[in-house]
Amino acid sequence: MRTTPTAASGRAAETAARKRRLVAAAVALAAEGGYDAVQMRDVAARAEVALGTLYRHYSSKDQLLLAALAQQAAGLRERLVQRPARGETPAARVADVLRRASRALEQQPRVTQAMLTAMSSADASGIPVKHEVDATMRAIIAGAVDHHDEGVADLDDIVRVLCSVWFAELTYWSNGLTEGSSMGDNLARAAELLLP
Amino acid sequence: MRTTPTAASGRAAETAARKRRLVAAAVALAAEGGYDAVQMRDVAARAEVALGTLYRHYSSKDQLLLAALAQQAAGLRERLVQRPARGETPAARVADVLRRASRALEQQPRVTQAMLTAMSSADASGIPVKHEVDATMRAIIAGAVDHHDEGVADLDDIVRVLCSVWFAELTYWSNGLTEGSSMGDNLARAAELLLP
DNA sequence: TCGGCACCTGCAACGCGTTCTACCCCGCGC
DNA sequence: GCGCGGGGTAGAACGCGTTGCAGGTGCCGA
Repeated sequence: MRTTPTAASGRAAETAARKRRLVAAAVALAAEGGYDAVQMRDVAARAEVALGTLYRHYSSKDQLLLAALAQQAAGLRERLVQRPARGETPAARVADVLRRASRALEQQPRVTQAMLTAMSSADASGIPVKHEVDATMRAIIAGAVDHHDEGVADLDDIVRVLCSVWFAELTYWSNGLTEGSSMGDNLARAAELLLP
Repeated sequence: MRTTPTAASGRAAETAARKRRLVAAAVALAAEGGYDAVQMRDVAARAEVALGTLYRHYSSKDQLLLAALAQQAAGLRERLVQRPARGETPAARVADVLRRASRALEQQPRVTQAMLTAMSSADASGIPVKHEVDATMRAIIAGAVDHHDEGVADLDDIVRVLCSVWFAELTYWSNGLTEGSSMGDNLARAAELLLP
């Protein structure tokens, strides 16, 4: 090899760095003012990139935020792999995981709101990333339910329902229909109902 | 009384008629091309009303579509009151109701998509209407579950979960994450899981 | 060594939601 | 009878997502 594979030189590395800066800029702006504060011109400026370049890598604002969401979801999943859910029963473990996730998301309400807006956007070009995010969320839940390979009955259906409830609860919360931190409790109760 | 209460004369009646025309125009445009096709200038033109008047009555596009959604939801509920769900068990009745509702919504995919987009918008001024829609959806489900006043345990929590699943399933479907008519089946399976 | 092409930049332009301005009209209270 | 205020109208203007265009610059194969 002429250069180390992860070297900072080379064209590809530079564009990869640009993409990273773009997502980081989007998250930073979202943290300040939510979806509306993520303005494409500002994102480009903060990442020190031309507007056209931003659109070359992310074909829309929603795609940009979906990339951030996918990254965030993957990070959450990784953290949960390293510190698995505690609890004897599947219901308790799911409740634990969802409570932790909700707490993390509640810390950054504006970022969460921006990403959820992108997730519920009708933009057809975002479908693949949305599927990816959906798969990650399901994997997180499934990992908590069936942590010890106990062979829970109807696993897929239960995970689907829990994922739906999680998504709906997040949407309600980030749109101001739900107050404070009832998300975690509601999710825990749903888990108890589904996993007796 | 000088005129019949529902007479078409009088200032108030005219503005009420204008509001009705506006919502009708929004639905008509939504039927043709979904959320994007509902353009405020076009809505105003089709309702034969000035743009400023549209904004006097509905402070944003999302508010307009939420008004349409609230109306639609109320209509659905009324129809379900007149033709109640069939079925011996709560699960069967809920499945019946949700299947019927899903079929109705699937007939008008573009209208549904437009309304759902409005429902998941972050527009804070829409919160009251969103709560109203949420209440209607819950009432529909609760009516099906506890139709014979059987006193189902955890009724509120179960209804909350079913409503979340319904919302999430609709969002997934109208954003193209879900194919065809799996909505009704998924909802029925959720009902079976929650109401054994 | 020299095109070529892939990627960037800066910037103008367009569409649509939303707001603002200026004006009109009509029913109600004085 | 008259002024006034709540709606209504027409239309310009603004902001932001998105697109298009006219160059620049550096690696890569001929």
